[in-house]
Amino acid sequence: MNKDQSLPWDHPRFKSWIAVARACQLMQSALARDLSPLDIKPPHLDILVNLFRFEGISQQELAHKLLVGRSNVSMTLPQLERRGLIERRGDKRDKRVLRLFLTKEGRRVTEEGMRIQTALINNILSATPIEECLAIGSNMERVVAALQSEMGDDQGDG
Amino acid sequence: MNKDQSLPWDHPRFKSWIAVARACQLMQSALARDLSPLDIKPPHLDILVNLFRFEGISQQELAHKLLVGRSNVSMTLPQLERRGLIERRGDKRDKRVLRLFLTKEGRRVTEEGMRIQTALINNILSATPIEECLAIGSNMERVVAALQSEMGDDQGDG
DNA sequence: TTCATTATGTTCAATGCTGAACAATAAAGT
DNA sequence: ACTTTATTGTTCAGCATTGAACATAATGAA
Repeated sequence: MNKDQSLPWDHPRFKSWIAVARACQLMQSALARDLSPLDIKPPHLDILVNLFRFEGISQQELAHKLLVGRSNVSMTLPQLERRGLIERRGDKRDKRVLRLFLTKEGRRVTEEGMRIQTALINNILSATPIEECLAIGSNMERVVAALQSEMGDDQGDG
Repeated sequence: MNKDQSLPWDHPRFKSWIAVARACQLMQSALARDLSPLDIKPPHLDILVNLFRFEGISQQELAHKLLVGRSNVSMTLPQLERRGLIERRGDKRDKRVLRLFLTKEGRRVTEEGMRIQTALINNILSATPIEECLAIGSNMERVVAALQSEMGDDQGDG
């Protein structure tokens, strides 16, 4: 007789979540592999995609969207800038903030990277029907919201 | 007119997967926070739980289960060993392998850590019905299998 | 104005993870 | 037996991420 009656890995939510975490881990590795021809890594693509969607975003806002610290963004961006993929322009109204833009080359790399990522996701999730994907997505969005409100949304930091 | 017709973030599988990734990221942070009273981090708990389930496992096998490199395990274990949570005993048959065991204290910390993690997961996923969790879990297990077979399962490494 | 508080971005030490090179041991081929 | 190949764990340099301390700029209060 177990004193706990049921061990965590027999618990449905626990077990499912472990699978989610492992899937993410592996997906990240696979993406890194598929992205290597572009000579960028998943975190770089994450940044580029957000600049693509939200042109002129600030570093702060970017860090918030990526769920990483400002220092992370602050140290990663110069790499992309040196490679000519992004530009940082100071905001005229507020001299503290730097607004971020993709260069032409950056846009090209971003589009190619998104193509690669989409292909990978489609491939790996091909056995999961669209409706199920949508259900998973909306559940995960709820999870994100729950975690953000639970952790003090104010700080965006990981 | 977009030349792509649909941008990735309007693509259902893409969008859903991004939510999955963000949820994992946040869950990891939340777990780290909840685990801090025990003075261990999520990767440590991951190790401890696997030793709990698979007593006498080798470092190689542990790395494979965790989807991390052998060097990672090799550098993390001594920390847990110094804290008296685990023991490493050389295998008599094969002098290369070290077999891993929880100490009494390690078992206590593991049980408490699992309680904390289960509570967090239950809390965050409380709005997601069990059947949906199970569906997500089985889909994610399929994803893990697909990625492992796609990447050459032989190396287990991240 | 002047002083305190807040917000943005940067720097740095510490930590974690990886991949490659390595030493020791085992297994397989000759 | 001897040699080669494979496996296990370790070490190390490189890179990513964090959190704290910091400098600069904006905001608000006195």
